[in-house]
Amino acid sequence: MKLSTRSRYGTRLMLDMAENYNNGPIHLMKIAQRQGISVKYLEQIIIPLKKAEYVKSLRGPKGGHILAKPPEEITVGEIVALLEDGASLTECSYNEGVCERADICPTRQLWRDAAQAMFKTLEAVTLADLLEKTKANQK
Amino acid sequence: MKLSTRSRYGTRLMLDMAENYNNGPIHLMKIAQRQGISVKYLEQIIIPLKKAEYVKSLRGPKGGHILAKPPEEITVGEIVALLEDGASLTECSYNEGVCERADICPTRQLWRDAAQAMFKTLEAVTLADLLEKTKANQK
DNA sequence: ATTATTCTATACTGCAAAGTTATAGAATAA
DNA sequence: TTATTCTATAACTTTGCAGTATAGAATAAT
Repeated sequence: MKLSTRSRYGTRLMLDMAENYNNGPIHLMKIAQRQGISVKYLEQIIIPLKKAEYVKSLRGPKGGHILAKPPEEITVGEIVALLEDGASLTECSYNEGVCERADICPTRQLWRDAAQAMFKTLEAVTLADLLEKTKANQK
Repeated sequence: MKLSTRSRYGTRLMLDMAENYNNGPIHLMKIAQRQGISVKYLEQIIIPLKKAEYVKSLRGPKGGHILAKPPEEITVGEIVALLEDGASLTECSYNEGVCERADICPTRQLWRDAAQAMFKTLEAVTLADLLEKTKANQK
């Protein structure tokens, strides 16, 4: 039930891009160095973020990646749901076909409620909020 | 970030014992049959539940397992926290030694808040609550 | 006492997913 | 034309989940 490195690194990746939102496209190499994560791994993680149109990219020299929307409009909940493959704690949450007992299962609704409480918390925080917090922490 | 079968099966195991709380010790074989889970696996899962004194056991013929407290006094949150190895979403939540950035990390607190929201939901539900719900669902 | 039954302890195994790296190719600014 | 950066696909390694096996200890029933 722990978060994977995908969503944790992905959040840091997005946060790094948020920090550089006004500096044009940033290359992954730079982000990798700053965050201490391998470029190759970040290249994997950024794919779904591009597909979901949170990130735009440009190839070639002076290329790089940049947020497709301002940091105020992207929440951590969206990032985590994307990289963790859904905002649920069980397969049965939004697909009752995977379990015969789904319709009478007393815990199914509970797992759903718990996941919702968790994601409600994450969706209340934007990248801009995290940036502010970073500055506050560094003082 | 999905729940493991350990906590899901563990919850069903506890729920089965809750249902039989007034029938004396139940052997795992019976529970395994009812729940469609292998005895061997349940034997593994029940160990931490015994250590944490949620379950008492008796060996020999007519032996079996029984809840150590009434179903009203055991919450799903306790079971899940026990079987998922803590009520957190990251290793750093309650052990900052695992990450250099722990003290300035802007996401660390957020992962903690999210986990807390989730477990607050799970801790609000007891085995007795789930039993009631089961009856309601079967009507 | 002996036996059948049930739990207990420990160790092992298979497999899928997580995490990571490698290679080759396509786009583009200089 | 070249250097640079992203893109696509595949391969690899490690870890941990899920499940099984074996041997042993306790105890109720006979």
